[in-house]
Amino acid sequence: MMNDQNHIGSQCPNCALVPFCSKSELETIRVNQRQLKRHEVLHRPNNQFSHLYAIQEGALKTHVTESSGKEIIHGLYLKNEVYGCDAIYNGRHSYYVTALSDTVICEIFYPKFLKLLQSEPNLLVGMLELMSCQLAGGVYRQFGLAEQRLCAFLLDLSSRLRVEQQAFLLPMTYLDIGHYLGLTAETVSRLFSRLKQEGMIAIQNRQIRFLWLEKLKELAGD
Amino acid sequence: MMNDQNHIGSQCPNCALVPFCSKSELETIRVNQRQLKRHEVLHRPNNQFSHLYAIQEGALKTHVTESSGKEIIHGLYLKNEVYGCDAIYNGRHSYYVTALSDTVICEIFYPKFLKLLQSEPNLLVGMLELMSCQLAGGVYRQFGLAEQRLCAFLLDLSSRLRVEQQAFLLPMTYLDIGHYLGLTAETVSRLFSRLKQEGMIAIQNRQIRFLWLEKLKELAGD
DNA sequence: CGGCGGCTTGAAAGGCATCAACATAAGTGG
DNA sequence: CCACTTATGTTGATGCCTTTCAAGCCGCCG
Repeated sequence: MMNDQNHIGSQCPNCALVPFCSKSELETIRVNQRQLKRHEVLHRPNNQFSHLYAIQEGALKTHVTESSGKEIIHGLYLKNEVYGCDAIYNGRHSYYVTALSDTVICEIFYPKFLKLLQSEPNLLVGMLELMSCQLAGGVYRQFGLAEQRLCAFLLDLSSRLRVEQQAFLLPMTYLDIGHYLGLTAETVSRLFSRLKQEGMIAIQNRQIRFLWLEKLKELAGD
Repeated sequence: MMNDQNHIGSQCPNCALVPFCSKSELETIRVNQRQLKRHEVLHRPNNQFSHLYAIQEGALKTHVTESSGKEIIHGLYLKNEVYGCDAIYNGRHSYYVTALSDTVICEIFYPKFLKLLQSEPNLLVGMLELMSCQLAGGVYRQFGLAEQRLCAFLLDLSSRLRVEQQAFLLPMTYLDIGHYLGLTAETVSRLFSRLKQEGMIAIQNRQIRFLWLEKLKELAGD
């Protein structure tokens, strides 16, 4: 339900859509703000697509489950990012969409958003850039050794979360990290232990800090 | 250079953009048709982004080279698909873009295309769907055993190439397939041998035929 | 306090990479 | 058109990395 006090730009100053929100009619179509609890499912495969979701707080994953029962995470959407673009093309969600932690999302009704795209060139450019960015990213996920993938993932995370002081809270469990990188939770744990032991990071209860950024980048393959 | 005889819709009837080409001004901004030889490089990292490319014939890959010297293929763009969307967001290409075989592309000057998007709602919808589709695909690439990834890749290929008679020509070498799936060429070769031996496919000189589609889908994990 | 999800660490097995040698196909220049 | 060269594909032996299975610990929350 609409919350009059929640003016866009004040609550979510870093949202990918905020440059357009405050200067356009986008604000008028933002009908709903929703809370999701950790592990709450926002969509299931074949659910009808109707909204884009700007993530104000928390994070979402898109995932499926293999026949073997193993979960595969296809996409990861962090605070200030927008989820939903992958469901535009066929009007349905292809994946489960689940909150990784307690999450606040801003629902954008797509049909109205699409109309707005046609009348606001700046918003259109922003939308295309947003999708383009999602297309371009994530090379690191499938290649190289496990350590390389994990280091690249950490650097990607810190960049996307606009981390300061080289420290931040991991937004997901080791199991989820594993499912995102194609590893097991055990391997992720072992890798973190190694990185810690070699003095490259400090980590405790998902609170992580980079101690040796150069080496980290080197391991990630630049 | 412009070829007057080459009316869109006659030469490339299945192009993702053809529904808009013939019915819009898109045709007017299609300034150039280009031939690329196998292995020819269309773009390098940091090249300025200026055009989208509709692939009329052949295929493109986007790739980078790790510090170890190993190539990583990030994207694969087949006949009738459109490459370039991943470079919109920062005005630069992030990857090498290379022709996998002799390729014919249709250059679309992006600034003009963007203007057209604003005036033609149908084209806009098409463009968003096109990018959405690219975002949603490719889950199979990073997970499961090598055999599973390869089977899923073959099914994806046959679907995207609109294959008939369950037979088609592989548009790339085993090495490229490996780089796309995170495997070595040797492993790809061994897997093909196994699939052949088990009567699931026939393959010779990259000419491939599905002999047991159900089993193939089963191995791919549905 | 107890229970459960998440993390840690060890031992063993297995899948894929690596290295090597060779076979076949494709491309080049005479 | 053939001889040569290079690129691509095949197959085997070995080793390493990651998975799997197992057991235990920790921290959070009811």
